Amino acid sequence: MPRPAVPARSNPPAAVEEVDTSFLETLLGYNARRAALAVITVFVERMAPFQLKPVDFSVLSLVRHNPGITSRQLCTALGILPPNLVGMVNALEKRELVARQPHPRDGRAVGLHLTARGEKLMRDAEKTAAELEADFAARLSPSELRNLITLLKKVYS
Amino acid sequence: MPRPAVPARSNPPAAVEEVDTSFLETLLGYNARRAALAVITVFVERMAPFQLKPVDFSVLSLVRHNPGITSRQLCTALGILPPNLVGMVNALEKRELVARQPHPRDGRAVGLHLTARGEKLMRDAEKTAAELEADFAARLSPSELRNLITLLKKVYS
DNA sequence: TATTGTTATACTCTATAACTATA
DNA sequence: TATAGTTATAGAGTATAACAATA
Repeated sequence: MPRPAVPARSNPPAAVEEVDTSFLETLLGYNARRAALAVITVFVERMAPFQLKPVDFSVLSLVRHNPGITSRQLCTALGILPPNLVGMVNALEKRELVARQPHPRDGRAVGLHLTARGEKLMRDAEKTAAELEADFAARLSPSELRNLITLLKKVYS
Repeated sequence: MPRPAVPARSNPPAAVEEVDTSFLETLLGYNARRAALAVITVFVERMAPFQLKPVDFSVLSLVRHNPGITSRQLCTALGILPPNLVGMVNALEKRELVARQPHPRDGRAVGLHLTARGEKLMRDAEKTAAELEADFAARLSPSELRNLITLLKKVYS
């Protein structure tokens, strides 16, 4: 039988002066999400001149370092679902940053390659990404940054 | 003048055997996002019995440790926009986990409190969250986990 | 005049089912 | 029969503008 929705400690209708987040701050997920959000926010700002969102950057970077990569391989590597990648690649193709070429051995698949324009853009964009790392290293100290990345990899692999 | 969308290195239409993600793995944002995703995925599974999504958990946990907290304070602490919090709190109120009470000093504001049912649920849910931490400590070693959380806090604060 | 809570609404992101062409 | 790419579409998450009540 449903009980009435009455506060557990109903007597003092107190006000909260400063919010206590100490319990949440003990949780790895909470801290990882907030850190990811902080970094990605800066990333978005720095990539705006290139008109690249984080996903676009990841896609183009993988294409750059894996010329001929297929959509399926991109989806697996980045955790994107195939239907959601189609529109991204179409947009990047319309901007003449990537080009689709027939796969040498599999007639169903399509290999993705950077165009000269895409190569030029990504050379600058990856340089910008590397500079962002350097800036966070200032917040952290180079060895702490290396340590952090090592630990993060242990978490997700 | 627009150049034709021709691959930069067009000669060998090569296939990619194994995807090289080494550049992305040097980036803090990429690693932080993947780690957050990994932890949150497990979190979602473990919280399913309580029918709590990560946001619901965060909201209820802050209400638990800050009885009388206002919507505005929740939004600021969790980075949620006010219009998007309304529906969550309504749903939690309908489940009789939280109750709204008039704010003692500000007639515009509403203080949020856990009901007895909400208190009981969150006692178990926070215990489950703490166990999840312990499981990840197994992946990492307790001192590495503490170190990781410390470094993550440095990143976002 | 500014702020809290709210509604309405739009835009993005993510997820599922189903089709086609090749294997 | 299974897989790569695609389409259509639905749902969740996130964003802005505007309003009523109160400060």
